[in-house]
Amino acid sequence: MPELPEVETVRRGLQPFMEGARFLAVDVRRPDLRFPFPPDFARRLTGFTVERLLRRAKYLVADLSSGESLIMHLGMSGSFRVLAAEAEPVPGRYHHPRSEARTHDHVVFAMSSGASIVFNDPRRFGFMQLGPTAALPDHSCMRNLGPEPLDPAFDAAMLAALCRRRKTSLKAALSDQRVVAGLGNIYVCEALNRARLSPRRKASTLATRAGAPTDHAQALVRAIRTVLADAVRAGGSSLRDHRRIDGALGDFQHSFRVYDRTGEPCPTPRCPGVIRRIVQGGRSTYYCPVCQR
DNA sequence: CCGCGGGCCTGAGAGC
DNA sequence: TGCTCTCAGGCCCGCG
Repeated sequence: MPELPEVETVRRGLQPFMEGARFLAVDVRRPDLRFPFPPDFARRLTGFTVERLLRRAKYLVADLSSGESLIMHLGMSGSFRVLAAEAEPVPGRYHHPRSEARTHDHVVFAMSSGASIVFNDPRRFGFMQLGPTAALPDHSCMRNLGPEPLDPAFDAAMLAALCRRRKTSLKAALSDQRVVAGLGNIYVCEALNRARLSPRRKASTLATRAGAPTDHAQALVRAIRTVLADAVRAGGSSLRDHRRIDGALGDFQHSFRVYDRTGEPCPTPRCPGVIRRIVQGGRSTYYCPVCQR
């Protein structure tokens, strides 16, 4: 659901309505999301400008003119939509018109850009936090995150070093945000298929005894990069909840090679395999037992 | 320190 | 048709 490509799609959608705009009003309609809202949440946003809207892992981060940053997480089912963008914003006019309210609309930002930005989250696994921008890397949300997979610094040597001493499977290692930031169940399965590596393979086999990256690490880095970049280009994957800001669906679900394709032929050229589903760490894993080794 | 599994939460879909 | 059950998965936490 919202993994790196979906969050990046949301970021790009929100950016024109948030960057350079001030919070005119903040309405928390339901404060009991995954974590309680910070004290004085609305007061600490209202009147301040969003200087930049960034993404780190699966988090959206809005750097504010107050010196604080707003950290937003979509959880499993969170989405944003923009209402009533008008050329000439009038303070106080953007409070989430009743006629447009939907179930599970939990937070509304009225921005000076004229946009009302609505956060909707049926399952309430999402959350919002505030913290000093300067101390963001030390924030509990950010502290333990591994490298950004689309950052050029993320390479085979780095991945091998992070996996070297892990006794767990590749599936579990790649799902761990301390190893790579932003992958979830879908893109882990997809990257492993593209790299032709079994999800059950030991993560430590990405490094030699001495710690150097193996060819498998190289293949996996390439596969992760490719699948994420392709998915961002497609506007993410829409299974159930993910939507672009304008409500349009993402397209990448049509490019899944293994995810939720149990029993279908493996799409790898000339591979006679059939996609199989197994459970690892209580989660479904989809892979081809023939070409993924 | 590490890995595993349970819990949080709601809606969709299956099966009776 | 309507009920109940299972499953979906990001992330935290407690246990061994």
